[in-house]
Amino acid sequence: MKMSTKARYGLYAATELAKAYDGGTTLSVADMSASIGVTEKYLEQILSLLKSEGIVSAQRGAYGGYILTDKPEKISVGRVLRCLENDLKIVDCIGATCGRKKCAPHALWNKLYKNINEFLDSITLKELLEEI
Amino acid sequence: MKMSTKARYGLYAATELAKAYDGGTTLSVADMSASIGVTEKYLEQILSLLKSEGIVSAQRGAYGGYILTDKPEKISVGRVLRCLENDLKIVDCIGATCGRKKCAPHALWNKLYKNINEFLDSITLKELLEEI
DNA sequence: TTTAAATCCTACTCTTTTACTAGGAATAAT
DNA sequence: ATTATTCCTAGTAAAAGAGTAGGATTTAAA
Repeated sequence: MKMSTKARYGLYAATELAKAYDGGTTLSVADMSASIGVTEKYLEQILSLLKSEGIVSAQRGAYGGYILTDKPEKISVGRVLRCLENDLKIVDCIGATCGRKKCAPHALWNKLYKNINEFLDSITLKELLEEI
Repeated sequence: MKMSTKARYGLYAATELAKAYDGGTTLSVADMSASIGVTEKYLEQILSLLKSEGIVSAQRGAYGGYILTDKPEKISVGRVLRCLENDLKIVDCIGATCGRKKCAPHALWNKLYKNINEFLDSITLKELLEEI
């Protein structure tokens, strides 16, 4: 039950992009990787996931980089993490029916899942920057 | 960010023991493994963790087995899961200081950790049986 | 038009963790 | 004694996580 490095690095990158958003400047992978403490190659892959979810957009070529597609106060932490952490499903049977009938824990997993998502959706990247 | 089978099997076993608690009867590993869908040998290991945490006690030898050390309404789901899931730490730096200064996500992990624990501590084995 | 700086794409590999399997020792009721 | 049980420890196979690696494509600027 650990958050992956992908999710952690990705959220950190998102906060860096949130800082840069007001200036309207893009940040390259090289710009971010050092301060996050992750290789450029790995961070590339992570940002491509954020891009495919529409959280960031990319400008290719020289002087290019990444930028948030929306204001930091419009992007929730939950949205970022779900995209990087397999939808935050803590057990496989979330949202489905497990084979077992009368599975008390099953209802628990669904409630826990909902609880986690609601918490993470209640915090935006802007709020994250302002320290929780 | 997945709950391990150990935690899931263990919680299921705990609910079985909760059902049996009123009768004061012990349940053996063999009694439980079939309905949970796990091998006896694996379940043995899981129950030994619950025992070392004082959640269950064991009676060795013939006609022995396991029994909760306290009433189902006194044992929280959180206590069971923390014992099986490395204290439910979602990132390593929970409760400690990560190297980074000014790590906005760090505060988030701590809050998320607290949120999850409070939720799981608010539910007892008895309530779990009564369906959530 | 060349060059340099960047994203994009895909495949591979190493490491760690998870999820068991296995064998037998110790204990206790009958 | 025998049988049913927990207890203890070591080993192993599979899956997931965490990167590595190489190059193709795109774009701004010199």
